[in-house]
This record gives sequence, C-alpha cells and structure tokens, in this order.
Amino acid sequence: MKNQELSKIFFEMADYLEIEGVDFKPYAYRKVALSLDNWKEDVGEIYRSKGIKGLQEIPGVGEGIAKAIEEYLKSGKIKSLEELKKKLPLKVDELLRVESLGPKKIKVLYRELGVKDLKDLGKAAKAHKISPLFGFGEKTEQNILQGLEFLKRSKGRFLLGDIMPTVKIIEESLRARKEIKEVSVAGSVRRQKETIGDIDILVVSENPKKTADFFVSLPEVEKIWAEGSTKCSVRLKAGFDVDLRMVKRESFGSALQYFTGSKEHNISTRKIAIEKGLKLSEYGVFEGNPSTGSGRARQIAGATEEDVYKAIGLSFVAPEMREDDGEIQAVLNGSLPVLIKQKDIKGDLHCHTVASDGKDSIEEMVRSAMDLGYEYVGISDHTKFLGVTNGLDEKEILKQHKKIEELNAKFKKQNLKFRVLHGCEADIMLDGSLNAKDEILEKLDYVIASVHSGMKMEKKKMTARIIKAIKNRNVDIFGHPTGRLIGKRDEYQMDFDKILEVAKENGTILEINSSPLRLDLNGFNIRRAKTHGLKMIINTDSHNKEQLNLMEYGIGQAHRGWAEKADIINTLSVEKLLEFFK
DNA sequence: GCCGTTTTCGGCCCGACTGTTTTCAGTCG
Repeated sequence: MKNQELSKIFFEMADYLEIEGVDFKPYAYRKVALSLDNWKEDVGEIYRSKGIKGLQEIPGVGEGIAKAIEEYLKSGKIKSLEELKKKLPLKVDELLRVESLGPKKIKVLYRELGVKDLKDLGKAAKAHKISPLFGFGEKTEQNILQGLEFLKRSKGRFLLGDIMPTVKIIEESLRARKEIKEVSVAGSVRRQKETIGDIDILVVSENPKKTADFFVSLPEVEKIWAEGSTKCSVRLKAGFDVDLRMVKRESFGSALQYFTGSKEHNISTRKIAIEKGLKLSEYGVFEGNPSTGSGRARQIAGATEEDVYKAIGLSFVAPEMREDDGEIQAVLNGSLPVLIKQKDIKGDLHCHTVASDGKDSIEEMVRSAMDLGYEYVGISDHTKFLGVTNGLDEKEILKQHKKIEELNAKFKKQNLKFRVLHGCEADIMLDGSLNAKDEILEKLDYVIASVHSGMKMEKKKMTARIIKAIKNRNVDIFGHPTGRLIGKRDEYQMDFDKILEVAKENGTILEINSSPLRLDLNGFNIRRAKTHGLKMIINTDSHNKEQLNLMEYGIGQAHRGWAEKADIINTLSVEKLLEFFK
C-alpha cells in the first residue's frame, strides 16, 4: 500500500514549499496528504485499473498531483521533491517539531548558520549563534533550547491512558470551585486521540483572577509558564503541559468547539459558515461583516456547541468524530450515526485472573463487574500448550469451569441476575492452530484467539495463520487484532481487508481492546471493520479488578470509529450473547 | 495546486501571542 508513503511525501513537499515561501501550494499538498492517509483503496491499484483519471477521483488530487503520484509509482521518486531536497538539504520534519520554529526561521537558520537537523540546531543555540541573527533574539534562542529539551524528554506525545487520571483530578478540582460555572476538557483528549500533545481545559469563571491563582497552585503543578486572566499555562509533575483558558459565558460553546478541533474539522466548519455569509471563530458565530460597511458583526450563537453547529446549519457532531473525515457530509445527508454509549455495555469478556497472569481472583473480578452495573463478566485466562506459558492446562480449565458453574448456581439461588461466563484466551500458534484442544474449547462459553508470538512474521504467512485461526469453529473473538503497541510496536504485517472478509464469512467478532497501550482495534480500523459489516466487542483485557474501568478508552475508540450499539455485541443480554456465540 | 449551489478564475480559516521591532512577521493552536 503506497498511500501512506505518498501521504508522507506530500506532507514533506508542503513543508519544503513553505520554507521556499510558496503560497497556497503547501495547503493543497497537506490536504491531499491527509486525504491519502485516510484513503482505503491502494493508490497503486487505482492507477493500474483506472490510470490518471482514477487518481483524480481522490479528493485533493488534481492534474498536477495525479502526475506526481504516477511518477512516484513508476520511478519511486518525485523529481520536484528531489530538487527541493537538493536545494535545501534539511531534516525539515524534525526541525518543524521544535516549538517556536517554523518554516521561515528554519530557512534563516540554514542560510546563515547551515543548520540542517536537530543536532546542528542544538550546537548553534548552545554556542549563542542564534540570538544575533536578524529577527531572532535571546528569548528565541532560549525557546529553541527548551523546545529541544522537551522533544528529547517526551518525544512530544503521551498516551491518553497515562494522562487521563491526572486530567480528571484537575477537572474535578475546578468543578468544585464556586466561582467556576462551566468546565470542559477540550483538544485531542476530548477527541480521545490515542496520544496527546498537551491538554486544554476551558472554564467560565466569575472571578478569573481567583481561578488562575487556584489553578497554578494545584499540587500537580511543577512549573508555571504563564498566568493571566484569560490563559494559564503550566507543566505538571507528570511531565505534560496544561493550558487553562477562561472564556466568556456567551462564547463557551464556540471556544469549546474551536479548542476541541481537529484543526481540519474547524477549517471545514468555518468554510461552511462563510458559505452562509457568517463568520465562525472561537468567540461565536457572527453575521454582518464590518469590513464591507454593513455595520457591526452581530453574534448569533456561541454559548453552547449545539447552538454553534445549529447556527451554521449543522447538527452536533460528537467530538471523537471531528476529524474532517466525512462527518460533515454525514450531518448534511442525515447519516450521522447514533454512537454507542458507555451505559449500553452489559459486560466485559476479556478478564484474566490469578489462575494465569492476573492479580485478582474470579470472585474479586466478579464483584467489581457487579459494582460497575454489568449483567455478566467473562473469565478468559490464557491457555497453555506443553507447559510453555503461565496459562491453564486442560485440567486447570476444567477445574475453573466447575468453580464458575458453582458461582452461577449460587447467584441463581440468591436470585441475583448476574452471570459469569467461562471463556479463555487461546494463543494462535505459528501455524495458525490454537494452543488448546478443540474438545476443551467446545466446553467453554466462548473463545478469544490472539497472537502472542511470531509477531514479525511475513505478510502472506501471517495472513494465512490468522485466517486459519478464525476459521476454527470454536473461535468466537479475534483478540487485539492488529497487535500494535502504541509508540512501541507496529501492527502485524497482514492483509487486513482479507482477514476482515473471512471474519465476516465465519461470524468472527473483532475485539476492541481497551488497554491504553493497545487501543486495538483503533478508531480507523473500527470504521473499516464496520464497513465490512463486522460485529465487534469492547473488552478491557483486565489483569486486575481496577482495569475493568479501562472500558472508557475502548468506548472512545468506538466513537472515533463511528460504532453504534448494534455494532457491539457486549451490549446484548447474556441470553442473546450466548446465542450469538453458538 | 485544487476547486466550484457566489464556478473555469480568484480565492484558499481565524485570531492571539511572541519577540522582535518601532509597526509587524512568524508561529501557534
């Protein structure tokens, strides 16, 4: 699939052209880069079957870019990019990641000091060669050094699951204040992106000074970057930055819409406003344009997000869907999905116990599941083959089975409407067989099959291996299907579309694993699976009772993947669920 | 370079802040 390669190339082109001072073309290249990144058909395939004309059907691809794609497919290179690189032999993408550096400054640094990459930049800054440059100064030099340090320390992004607990604590402390009337987290956290750069929190305060003082003195705060009556910026001890923004009540909705993003979604909504003769900014929706002499702009919406969307002729779009990836089109043609809600979830079927690598007993897991208001919980410890892992062998599974039967009998006697289901997480071996015998698997309520070894297998072999496993009639759920670990390990090499097809034929359910390290399937793949007509299940893969709470992250991805209640099977009652597995 | 319910030319989101200037360009979100 050349789509991602080409996407990267066009982003690079945009960066170089911006440094060259070219107007508007960077915008066009970025647009097509985003478009290609999300395009599901392989560009190479499109070109082979439909040629240049076919390429131009992709949004953002016109004559010029279609030719560039053709050139890349044929030669593996794009001449104009090679020329740009020759002219400016810079590591543009890495330099642009430094806070306070943009294309113009990068160009000056290269021309005057020969700075080509982060290493050169660090040397130049430490030697104080940057501050004397025209347009630069002491402060800029310091900012560059700080930016470099931040990049080194954090690589710029944090896992959603790592920052969420702290964000919630801060949100709650703000919510408890009397002078604060509204509180909401915005930004990529609100959109449930799997990694986060920094945090934006919006409030409406009747006493901004008091709120600011309170915020910067929170125990979580390590360092104060700025304190004012509209914005406070701090670095938390946990390592990431939080901006608190204080906005007027009448602008809270538009500010929330603006700060939630994504940038691309905002650009689209603002364009729609313009088409209707309106102006949308973080202050509200306005009609009348002072510059054309028709008097003062009049605010017609802004207090709530609902009003803002309504004023520009749209309806409310869930934050997780605001990626400018068809959501506005969906609003306009009335096909916006009704997203699954957390309270639709009736149980969690991926739970480990002390029997394999978990920390808590079945009883403890069950108790926590009951506390969450679930109607059932599924115990799914690892299985084992030849005693290699710490999984359960045949005898141990049967023993566990008996224990679960007893528990269910006890609940029935107590008139408790709660069911413990017995499943397992079987390993998909290198040849696609499972590490547990079919006679055992048959006895269980359900079986999750997952890959835990041989993850670097070559694409064809891996595809065949997985297909063999999901064709096993005892397999109900394909666990953490792509195997990626965010920021650490890529997805398995596999023909995922083919696997989705086979899963559809065999009624295999795909897991949405809620572990913040995995989020697998992620939003993008959830949408892909949904398009294939597949059913999914949101599980936590809990290894202790606290982890049952991770469900919210799976829900977040489900929202990003436009999943509805009907797409997710652990919204079913236990009777319907078991029927489904059968 | 792309695009069109103000269409085949003339636009391309919007506002604030920062650090550098002495009125503003560059950067950010």
